[in-house]
Amino acid sequence: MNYWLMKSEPDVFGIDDLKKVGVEHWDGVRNYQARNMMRDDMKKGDQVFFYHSNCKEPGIVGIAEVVREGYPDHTAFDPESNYHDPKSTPDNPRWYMVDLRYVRHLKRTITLQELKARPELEAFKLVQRGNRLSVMPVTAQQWAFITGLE
DNA sequence: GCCAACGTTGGC
DNA sequence: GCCAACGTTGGC
Repeated sequence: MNYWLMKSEPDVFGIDDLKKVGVEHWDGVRNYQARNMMRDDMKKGDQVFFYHSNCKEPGIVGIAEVVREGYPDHTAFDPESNYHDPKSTPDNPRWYMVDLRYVRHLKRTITLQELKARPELEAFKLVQRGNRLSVMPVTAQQWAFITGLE
């Protein structure tokens, strides 16, 4: 089993929204590296840290689980969608997404500030300079360490 | 709201 | 294939 971290803006779709709906497709990712991970590497049962970005207290707020592996992101086909990409077609889809199921909230938010301060997490992609990826891998060690901070 | 970092686009 | 211009991300 693999571990991941996915970013979302709580004003748009936060952990409480995921809890409410239970399962949601992770649409709108328009970055090739993130796309490749969702299309090729994320497997059913993989565990995902849910991260709140672009907000007052950025940090990890909960855990989700992959329930459906990579499939075409249909919002790219929809001219009405903010995520519309005319270069992506049903015959030749450019963008992919996965489905996530809500697992639980963390007992507290583990803030970016705190993660950055931990020498054990120096190699963690999230805390490295200029990282803008919205989907990134987490090692088993990092997962265990971070959940241990809860 | 600022701005550093970085991905993408497109002219050449 | 280079690289300047531009757009976006996201912490602060």
